Amino acid sequence: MNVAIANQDLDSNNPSRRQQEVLSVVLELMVELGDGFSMAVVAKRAKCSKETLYRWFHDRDGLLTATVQWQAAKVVMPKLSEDAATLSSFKDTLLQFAQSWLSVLTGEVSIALNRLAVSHAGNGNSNLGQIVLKHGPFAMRERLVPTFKLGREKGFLLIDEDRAFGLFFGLVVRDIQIRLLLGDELSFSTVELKAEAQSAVDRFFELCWQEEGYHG
Amino acid sequence: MNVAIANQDLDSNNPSRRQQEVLSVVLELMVELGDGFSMAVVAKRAKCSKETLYRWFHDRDGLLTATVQWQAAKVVMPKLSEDAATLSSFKDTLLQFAQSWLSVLTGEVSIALNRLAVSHAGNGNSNLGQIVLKHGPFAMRERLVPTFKLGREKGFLLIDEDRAFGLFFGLVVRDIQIRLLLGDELSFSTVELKAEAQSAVDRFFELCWQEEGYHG
DNA sequence: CTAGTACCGTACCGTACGGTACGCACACGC
DNA sequence: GCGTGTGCGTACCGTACGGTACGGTACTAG
Repeated sequence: MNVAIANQDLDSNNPSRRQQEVLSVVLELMVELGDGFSMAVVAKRAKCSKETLYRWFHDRDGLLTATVQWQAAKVVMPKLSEDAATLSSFKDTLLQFAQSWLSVLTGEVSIALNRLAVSHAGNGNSNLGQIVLKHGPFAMRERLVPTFKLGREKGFLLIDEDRAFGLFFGLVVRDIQIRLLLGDELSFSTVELKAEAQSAVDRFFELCWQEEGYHG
Repeated sequence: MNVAIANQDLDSNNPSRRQQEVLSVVLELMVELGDGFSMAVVAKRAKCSKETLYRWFHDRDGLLTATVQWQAAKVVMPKLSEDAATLSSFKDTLLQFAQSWLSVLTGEVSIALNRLAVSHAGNGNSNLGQIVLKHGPFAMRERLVPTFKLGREKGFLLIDEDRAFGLFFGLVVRDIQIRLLLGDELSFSTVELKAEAQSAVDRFFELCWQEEGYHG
């Protein structure tokens, strides 16, 4: 009604309300059927026409890409305290991180998205793999590295940031993600999840952190 | 020519010479194209007829399953020394393990297989996921647990075997596998790979191993 | 009012692919 | 020789699905 509804046919990163409804339907279908759904069932379940789908998203791959991007953008990374300069604040920050990470990873949406991305990375005819990579592990790294850097400057952290990230990732994720992706039934209560995170963080600190910075 | 060539149409786990040729072609195609190849191109490249494929493997899923099983069975796990009762022999055993594991994981065949298994685990219409799970992480666990058990009985290992496995897995694999599956370009020289394995093992021992068993 | 637009529903088209059928060649046992 | 069986090559069938076209409806602008 106002200035401009300006309905873009495909303004890649600004899906309209209606378009988001479609995307969430696609997400549902991904969770249910993996890659095995047709444009027709998307249209039917989203109560729109195939023609609209093609106008908005150009082709099937465009629809999948839009869905993955939209969802990936929704994942909120925990905010890390800027002043994390004491041992306990570092621990707290990393614990928050580990917890939220685990809870995302074990969610069915994440599993579905990663499966899709992995299989498309194999077919080569799509860059879903790159997108998930960017919004998953790489985004994680980008968020964590500053914390590690700070820790290193303060003399707490004993190894370089990159290695620290790899180590942290391994300690937190272990074989959980690959097992879930391969279809292992595996579920965590909130409590177990927190315990997992806690244990990972403890081990991380045990391995490469010293209580006192080496120059105060 | 002798007792019985006994050509089984589909003796699931005993592919004939010729059948293995077909399976290796399928493996090639998986590496090249992921899941995106047709029965026709398999037949063409293997120089056999589609009809033969269907007689031998019943349907496409049967062909894929046979291929995955055949390949999975070929993966040789490192033998662990039965008498690994000293610190250095434990270290050595685990190092062998870590190295061979990493080299398998980073191989293109393993990547292709895991991608396929992951995507089929999402579609639900196949148990490739279970097969890979069984021959991958689970087989690994089965091979390692006895070693850990021994270590615990001797008083070296401080945590239970299951946790030890998860920890070891995380330390060795980190984010390497998921990144490869998602299509990240990533390669290791033999030297780097050994260094990775060494560092993982060192950390593992640092975390949950004590030099002297607590009862000799 | 008319023109334009966005959308739904559905019919339609082309093609790729899973699976089958048929013809032919070669090998074996009798 | 002849039947039988195995396998190659290819033609064929049915269908599912990606993508397009078109008619109809509602809403907006002028």
